[in-house]
Amino acid sequence: MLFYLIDIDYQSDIILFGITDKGERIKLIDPSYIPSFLILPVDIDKALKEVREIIKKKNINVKEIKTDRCNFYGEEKEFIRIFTERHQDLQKVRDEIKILESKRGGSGSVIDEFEYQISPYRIYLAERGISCLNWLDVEVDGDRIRKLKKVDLPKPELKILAFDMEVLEVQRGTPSIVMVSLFSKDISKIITYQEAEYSIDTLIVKDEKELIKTFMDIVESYDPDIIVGYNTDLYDMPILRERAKQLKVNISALSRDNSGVILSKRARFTTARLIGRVHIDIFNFVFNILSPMLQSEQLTLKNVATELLSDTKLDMEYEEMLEAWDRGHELDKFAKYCLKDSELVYELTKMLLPDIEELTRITGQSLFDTSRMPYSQLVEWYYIKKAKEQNRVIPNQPKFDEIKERQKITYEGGFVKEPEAGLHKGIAVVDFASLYPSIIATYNISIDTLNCQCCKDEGHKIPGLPYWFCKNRTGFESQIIKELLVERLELKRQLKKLEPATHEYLLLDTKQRALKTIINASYGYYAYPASRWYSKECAESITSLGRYWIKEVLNRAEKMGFHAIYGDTDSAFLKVNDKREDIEKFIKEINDYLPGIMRLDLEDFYVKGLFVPRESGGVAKKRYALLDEKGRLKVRGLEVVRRDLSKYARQTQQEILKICLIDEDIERAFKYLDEKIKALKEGKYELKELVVYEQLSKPVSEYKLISPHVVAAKRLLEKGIPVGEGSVIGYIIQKGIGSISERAYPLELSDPSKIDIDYYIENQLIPVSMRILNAFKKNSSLF
DNA sequence: TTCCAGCCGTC
DNA sequence: GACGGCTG
Repeated sequence: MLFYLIDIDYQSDIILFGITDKGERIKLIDPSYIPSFLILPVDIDKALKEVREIIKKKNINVKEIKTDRCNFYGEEKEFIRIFTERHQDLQKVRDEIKILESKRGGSGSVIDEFEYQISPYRIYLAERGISCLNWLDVEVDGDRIRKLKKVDLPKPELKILAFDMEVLEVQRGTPSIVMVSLFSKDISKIITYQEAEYSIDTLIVKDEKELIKTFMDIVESYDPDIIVGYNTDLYDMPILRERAKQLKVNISALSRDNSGVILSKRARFTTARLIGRVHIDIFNFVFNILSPMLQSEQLTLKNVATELLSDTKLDMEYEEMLEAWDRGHELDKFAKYCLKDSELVYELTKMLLPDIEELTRITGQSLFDTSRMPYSQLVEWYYIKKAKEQNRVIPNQPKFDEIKERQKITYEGGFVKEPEAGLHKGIAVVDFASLYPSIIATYNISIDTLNCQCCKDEGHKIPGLPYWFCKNRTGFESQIIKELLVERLELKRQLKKLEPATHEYLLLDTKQRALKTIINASYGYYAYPASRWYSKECAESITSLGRYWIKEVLNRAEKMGFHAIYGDTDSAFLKVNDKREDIEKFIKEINDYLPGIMRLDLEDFYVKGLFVPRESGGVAKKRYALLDEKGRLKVRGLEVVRRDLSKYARQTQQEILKICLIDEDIERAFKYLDEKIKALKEGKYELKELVVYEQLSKPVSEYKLISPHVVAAKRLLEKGIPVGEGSVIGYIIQKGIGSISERAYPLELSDPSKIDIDYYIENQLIPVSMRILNAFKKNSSLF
């Protein structure tokens, strides 16, 4: 039988949920999985004896004890593998065994234990080399799997259902679900319990209880594979569960195993699982993976949809909804608003799901988990999958104290050359293709090749550090990263031959993007304190080689007559005037000289580039503007691209940059600034143009320094509006007494008539504008 | 548990 | 000095 795996769970056996090639949604059990963990002994015979004794003495339920040869950081070692009936028993057995550890008693027979703390279905997937969204060829006996094999077939269409709930405090203190919208390929519907003239498909039911019931009926009959929402882990699902409990409604239909919504609360976040289906909270993927690429000040559905879909929410304030519901008017508008949210979530999912699916296949994990993974986890699970392929032991996660220790250790990073202030003309920007990953691959950087015994004097030496890397044996991480780089290069080569926007093109493009995601996080994962494959030595070796090579490029460029204006980590800004062919020649020469798979590329040519003075003297690094040949401005680091400045100030700076770079008319730039100041004084602005956004990086109470956004956050808390760690606070500065901070008000509670225009002029408009204009001081007659 | 260091500007 | 947000 052919079976497309969608979700997986463990309840004393591994349970697989999926679709058959006939389109049936079924569940299968794989009884072949037996939980186990590894013991690394000092002396195998002694350890075996002592382990057996302990197990016997403590009367622990162990299924089997055997020896197992595994690769441990590059070396074959004899381990003891202990099997238990149930996964829960692993931890118990391990707790007894750890008494034998030599580090505790001194004469113990055991060094350490491994793989006793990994979730069973995750380790099952890694061991079997399969993942969700794989087709499996399965031999079954009833619903029990006897044999299973991965096969390559085109993916089936999954049924995706997007939903959104509107929750109002109809009675004070008790939030009620007043409306639910559902959107899919075949459904576009509202469920609510107030009669009105609705212009969209609306199911009007008796009350909230009936609303939830009807919602469940639709889920049951449509039977979606994926249920998706925005911020549903933290908001919709917990509320739905709570209301269902209070109103005594059965919501078990949400899952495919009658368990309903399973909320897992961890230190800082909550997930809502619907076993057998896949609940995707698309906000997670946007937050974890996409956010570095997005411009939005806050990752609200409204902003993200605007940015990615060029479509947005309908306008309706909470008060307006409350009023609509209370008075029973404008309910059609309310319903449309609610439905639009589901539609946006659905469209967003259509756009992002292929990437999440690809990451699921690469990491070899479940769709539910992968859709919530941050970069570190993506790398980690990919490494775990590869470790299992090579019969390597998976390193343990560091304990809390170890993480704390690791956090204290710092090391040197990339090299940044101080630029020359002012306007430069005729710039070529060259940069390394994936600098750090290509160093990992080229220099065989890996934990198991660091300072190896076999090449003490002839290994890859690291400049300025007492480290070398093996030249005889390929390291684990290094091999993986090299394979990923090579595979991505091959995909890119194939893409060049394909017509963009074709099905084939999009498929390969998604794949290469997923590879890039993993590749780019590989260096950071080495230095990430909670990493299983942690190595500060590897991380600092990588950055050391990076510094060596970018300096080499800058020096060689100078020797060939290209003035090096600026450089940051993996890029060099070279003055070429119009000798373009020479740059091609330079890049070719460097590339002939570069070792392994390291490669320098031409990023682009720029007509002009501006570097500005630093407030504290010298020239600012990481803050510049470039003008390309199509007349487009590329701004980095300057206020234009920062959310902690008002849009009004940012737009003013952008315009001044344009005038200065394109027209080189400093006088007009000053005039423009005057106009903007005047306009502000005359009230020619919108409130939202004056909002400053800043994030709370910890709970409000823990701040030593009381800055504007903390004051604004406190004001929100006073009003009972929940904000905390991670919240992005949008605030404005009002007139009055006290410091700037003391006059910061959250947008929601601000009084537009009290805006402190002088603050915006003196602390925002003038500084950001003068920062640009000061770069022209020397050659301007105005000074 | 949620990826790194370098860097700048503000309060 | 604390803090946030940016670059690569």
